[in-house]
Amino acid sequence: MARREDRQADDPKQGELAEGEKVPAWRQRAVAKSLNAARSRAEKRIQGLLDAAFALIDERGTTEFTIQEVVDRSKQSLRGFYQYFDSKDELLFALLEESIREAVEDLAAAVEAESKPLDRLRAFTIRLHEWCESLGTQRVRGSHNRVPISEFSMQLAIKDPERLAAVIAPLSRMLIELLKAAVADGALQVDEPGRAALLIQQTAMYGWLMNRFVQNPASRITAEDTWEFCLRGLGR
Amino acid sequence: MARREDRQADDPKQGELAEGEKVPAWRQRAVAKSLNAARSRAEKRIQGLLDAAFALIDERGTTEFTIQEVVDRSKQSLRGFYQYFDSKDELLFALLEESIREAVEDLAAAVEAESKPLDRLRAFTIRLHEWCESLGTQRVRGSHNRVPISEFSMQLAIKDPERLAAVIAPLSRMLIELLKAAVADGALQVDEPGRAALLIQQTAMYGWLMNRFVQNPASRITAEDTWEFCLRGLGR
DNA sequence: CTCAAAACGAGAATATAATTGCCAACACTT
DNA sequence: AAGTGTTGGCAATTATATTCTCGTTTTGAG
Repeated sequence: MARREDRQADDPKQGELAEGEKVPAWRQRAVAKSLNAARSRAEKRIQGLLDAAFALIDERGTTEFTIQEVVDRSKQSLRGFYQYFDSKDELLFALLEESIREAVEDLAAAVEAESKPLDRLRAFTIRLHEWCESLGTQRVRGSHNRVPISEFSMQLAIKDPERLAAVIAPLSRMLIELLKAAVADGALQVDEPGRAALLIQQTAMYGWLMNRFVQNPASRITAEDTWEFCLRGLGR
Repeated sequence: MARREDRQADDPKQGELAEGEKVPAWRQRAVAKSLNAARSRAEKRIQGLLDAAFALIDERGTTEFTIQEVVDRSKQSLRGFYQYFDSKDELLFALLEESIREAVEDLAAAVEAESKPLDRLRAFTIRLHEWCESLGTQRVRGSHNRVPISEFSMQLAIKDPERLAAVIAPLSRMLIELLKAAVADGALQVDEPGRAALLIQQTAMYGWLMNRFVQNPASRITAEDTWEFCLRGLGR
């Protein structure tokens, strides 16, 4: 069982990543003094575990692998695994963080391609929908199969909403900024950007779940549908 | 593990319930000949199991009870439990069906209270949102805590979407009818009622999940927000 | 270069639940 | 009242996650 309290305390990496690439140089140097080598070694092993897990997820299309399989594939040991991760869920959580990071980059790129605030918001929404939707079918580039990860995030939404909120925060922030910009531009009128952002997120991110229910492809919700629905829904 | 193929074959009750209360009288009589007593006995036990499970869910606020606890509470045996349910998931599925049945009745009542097509649609949407939202907090009447059940349905959406779609079907059908009526009335214009229904369902049913993410109550999505968002979103 | 401490690998040991198997006692039908 | 199917009690099995033990190896200080 992973205790919530342990988390930030004993894992510097987590904090560092959550804040972005920038780590105060002084701290870096200080810690580096005796930990540099040890850390890079540990980092390599952790990466090995993550890669193995991603590989298993990719080929199986599910998160139902065993820890044993992960350590076998990465040529490590159970002992070692539990040295780095408190539990299997912590591993999945790490994979989720990685995926979100990728998503944010991707979304940022899509947004930068546009200049008008409303177009930027539109680009974000559509890309977000596609990102979640990209059902294992036509996986993009070298990126990983995100469906099992999305499913895990779903379970996390149920079991530990605060934590999920924390990982998707960067994404939510980006969305809120885009909204505010669109409002400032006069292209949109919303009173509570926070609430509007929730509605957009919900519509774009959970559409894929609903789409699973329908047999008739004509009734599926496309990224375009999503955007139009949101745009009109937010009121002119 | 519950095989999908087993389902309809060996469980007459399931089929009967899925079709509604009406069972051809002749068949009833024919089967009754030798099964009546046995069935009512079995039904009593099954009900006992369901009640025990509901009770456990109500007091714990989660579906994380063990089968052992269910049988202890209903004064039955593991052996007996597995005579009626192929697995724990089958039990949860039964509870979900019960809840949906309740929901449909409730929604139907709310809808009947209105006469204008658009008002009926509105009543449905808002009631649906409230039904899902009614987070364990202020549980309605004698009804059960639906949050853990909603969570289970979520997992089902991931693991077995067709099956979830099947239980929700009555609800979806009702919504589509209301939509068509509103369109016929000229109060609304949508090309694909199926898709529109999906969007409404999604917005109303998953809002509660999103609301869990937000700390600031002012940003929470209310039933009213949901309705307005949907109404405008569907265009006009 | 050498040693104590820390990290590691292999694999056994635990723990928790779900699911089954087994057998004697019971209940209801005929 | 015998026969057949149902039950209770409970041990056995299975599947995994998680922890523990014990030698081995690696690392970093001196």
